[in-house]
Amino acid sequence: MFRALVIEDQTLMRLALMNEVQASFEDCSVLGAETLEIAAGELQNNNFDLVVIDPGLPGLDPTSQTDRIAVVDKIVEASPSAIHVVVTGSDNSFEAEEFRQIGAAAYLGKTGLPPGVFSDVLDDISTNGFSLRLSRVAMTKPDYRYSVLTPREQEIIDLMAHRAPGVKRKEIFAAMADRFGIDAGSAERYFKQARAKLMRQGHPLPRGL
Amino acid sequence: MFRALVIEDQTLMRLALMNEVQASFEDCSVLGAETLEIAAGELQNNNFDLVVIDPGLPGLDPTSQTDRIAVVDKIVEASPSAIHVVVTGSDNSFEAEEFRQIGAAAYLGKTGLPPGVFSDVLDDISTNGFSLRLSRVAMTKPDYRYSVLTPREQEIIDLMAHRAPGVKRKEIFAAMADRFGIDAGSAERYFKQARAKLMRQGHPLPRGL
DNA sequence: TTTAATAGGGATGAGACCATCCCGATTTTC
DNA sequence: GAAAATCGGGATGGTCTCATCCCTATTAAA
Repeated sequence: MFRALVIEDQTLMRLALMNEVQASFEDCSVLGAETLEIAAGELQNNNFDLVVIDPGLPGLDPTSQTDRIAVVDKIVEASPSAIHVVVTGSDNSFEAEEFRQIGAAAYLGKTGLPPGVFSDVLDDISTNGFSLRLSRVAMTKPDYRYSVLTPREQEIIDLMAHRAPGVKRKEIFAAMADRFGIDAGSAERYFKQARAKLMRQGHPLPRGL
Repeated sequence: MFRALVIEDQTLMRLALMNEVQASFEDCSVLGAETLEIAAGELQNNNFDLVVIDPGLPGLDPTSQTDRIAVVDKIVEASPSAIHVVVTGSDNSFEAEEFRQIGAAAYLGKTGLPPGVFSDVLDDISTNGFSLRLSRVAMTKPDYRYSVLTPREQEIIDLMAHRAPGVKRKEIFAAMADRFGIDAGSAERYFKQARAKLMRQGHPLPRGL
């Protein structure tokens, strides 16, 4: 059974990262640590398969590159058999190389890091030995979330709202079907259901319906 | 129907904040913007009731206090009727006062900002006119997340794992019952079910079972 | 003008989760 | 020793989501 540890001080981000890890493994337990002290204690008592680290932790000088390296180095030494993934808000390719040299298997910038990347990152690691994803601004349209929609409905509304011009709806339904292993007709049915809900309740619809 | 906008460049954090807002309102639509440009476009075309802003956006100098103020000021002026909540990773009480003076209704530090705070923040705003929550390190034990558990099971395992010494399980069940409006016996049943699942599958249990 | 795509639904079974009720056995606490 | 707490479940009904099947108009593309 897969065991992971996420070290990140911002609670919402830590929980999000834990969810990302969970989504990548069938059966796993994920621990979350807010501080280095908590993480160190758990690293002593457990063997982890994966450790996710944000080196910008409280109590450290955020501008000190030495501190950032020292944090990751300490974690890597405390869990030599684990895969180490560094996640940071202030990423650059120079630091990525530094972390790679001390044993990190991935370096991810937080900006533009979307849900679902973790499995891709793990694929990168197993094929190339390292995964690098620097922050980049990728979004041109906003995200829309409606509390009245079920998760499935929300997902296909997301996909349809970000549809590139000229792409047919049928193609989106097919992509959805492929992604989630369902029928394209079902995806279409969800979309119709979702749009009807929003219209009934007077919600403003995203451009491109 | 309640309308909100979340401006935050880190995707996972933006989605988490959008979820927080959704959880605070029965029926709402929440838009997420990665950049100021997207946000500005939406502010022109919509009237929002709530705008959540992280002033540390890409393209700006993160060390420039002038930039941070200017960002929030611009958003506030573009949506004068909305409630404005500032969320930042690098928070301090001086900056909080600055934002308060230009019209922000809340100033929240990301570290230690737990799920479920938004309704408390909104309560603060409606009673005191302003809500201030600076970052603080609050955790002494790690979080545990198990993919085999249902949400309800996970929640009560969380509560039980963070139980203070000397507190009886019955009290936790009562707290859970109070928080979610269910029976204390049901909470106990969930706990038993959850623990049995973890034991069957050989998961390492948190201290305090 | 024929074909493909889109709009706008009804109905249904399977499965998951929620919440509750019940039971007996063991351990801890007063 | 008696009372309270804890352990370890079985069984059930209700609700929601998922995924699929079906149907008829209307609109756009070839």
